[in-house]
Amino acid sequence: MLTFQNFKKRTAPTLESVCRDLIRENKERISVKKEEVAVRNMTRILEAVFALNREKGFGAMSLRDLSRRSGLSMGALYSCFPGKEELRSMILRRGAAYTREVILDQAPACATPAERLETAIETHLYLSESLRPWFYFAYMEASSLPRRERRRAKEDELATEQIFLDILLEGVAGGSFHCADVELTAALIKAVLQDWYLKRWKYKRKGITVEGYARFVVEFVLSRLTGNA
Amino acid sequence: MLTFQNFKKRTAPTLESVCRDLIRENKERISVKKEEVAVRNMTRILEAVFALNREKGFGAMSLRDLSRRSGLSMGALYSCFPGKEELRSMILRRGAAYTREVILDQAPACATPAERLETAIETHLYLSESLRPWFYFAYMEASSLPRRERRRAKEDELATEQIFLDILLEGVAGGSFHCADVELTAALIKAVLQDWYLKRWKYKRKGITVEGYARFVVEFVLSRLTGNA
DNA sequence: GTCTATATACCGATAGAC
DNA sequence: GTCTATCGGTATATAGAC
Repeated sequence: MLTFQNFKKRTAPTLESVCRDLIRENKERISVKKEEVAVRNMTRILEAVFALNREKGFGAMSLRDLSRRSGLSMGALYSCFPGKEELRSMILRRGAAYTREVILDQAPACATPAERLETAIETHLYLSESLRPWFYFAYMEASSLPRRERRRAKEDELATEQIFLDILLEGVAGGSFHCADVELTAALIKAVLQDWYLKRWKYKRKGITVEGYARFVVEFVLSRLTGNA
Repeated sequence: MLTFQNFKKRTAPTLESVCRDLIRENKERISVKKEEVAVRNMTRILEAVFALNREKGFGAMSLRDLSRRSGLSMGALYSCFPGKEELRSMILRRGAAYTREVILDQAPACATPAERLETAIETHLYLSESLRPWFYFAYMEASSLPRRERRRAKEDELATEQIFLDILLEGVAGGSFHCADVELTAALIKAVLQDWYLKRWKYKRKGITVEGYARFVVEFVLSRLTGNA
């Protein structure tokens, strides 16, 4: 079992570190040239974006709201990103890429399908817990994209689901899993993992920790896959 | 097993019929006095709202967008609802009330817990399938509400979950279900049901019908509850 | 690199003709 | 009941001082 502490120690997914990747990825579209300045400002910007996204949604958020909340002037904002729509695209693109990197970096090939499934579930939950506002933003804003980008967002979602599907298929092929519909099972796992960061208020109210939730999901799914018939 | 056809025949959840309830519920806040006119216009308004909600989100939708899409002028819009925020509130309030009415109206008390659980899952899925854009809207907009209304939206969500929780508790008490954590199991069911209307593009692509999805969810959950250990 | 001031377009909401 | 015209205010984005 992977603990949340060990995950954080190994992967260290802080807002600032992902912001740094975002800055480097979009260097030519950002007029601020000193990386340290850009990272510091972008971190404050994203903190404000995510807070305002929770309160009123990105579409209803104005750049004046963002300026006030982040403490940066309108001019400073525009020196860090080229426009509101582009800011959203940058955030979504980097988030999807980072998720893919982390999830693919985790599963040791030598483990059994059951162990791999457990690790994949834990990793996904711990990552979304570490960057919960980012994940929440990505989920809520993915459908408000221009056609071309929305298409890619859907492919990103299917790619994550595919990771679970592959593990299920291996387990079924090797005889350790029994499952009539692996595709729907993979979709179910994905939906349950997303509920953790979409409805955190609910689990917080119930007093559930992320490790407790992980244990529940792993046990629920594995008992279905390895149980009778 | 409840079929989608039988559900629709018995409950008949059309956009127009729910709009009629919405009009009656908010009669004093709507200046159009002929009910037939108000229902016809409100139906067109909600069709446009839901379409624009999918494309850009309610917050980013302007009333001019809405006017263009619905074919009604700005003045006609304001004769059907008192303002943009109030329109959102009216939609969310009626949707939550209607869902509660339909779900509570369905479970025959004589059935076993397993049958009641099956019926509750099917009813929820069939209702969200019939009014999918409404459910999608309610999910996406519930978090962008003023404090007081958001609080009630959360209670509505918990009330639906409570229906599943009650069935699980009865089953456990009667010995027909085995379940270590009924609260998390109820939350899991809810999350999986929501995924159906939130990610329909995914299931459509896979060729899954609402009845196929219902069968999968019922089988998955029941096998866990009535299986070993 | 960060600020204030401003250009231009559009917002939600309303008044008054028909 | 529905329309067009228009109100005051605010939106995104930019220009130019420092």
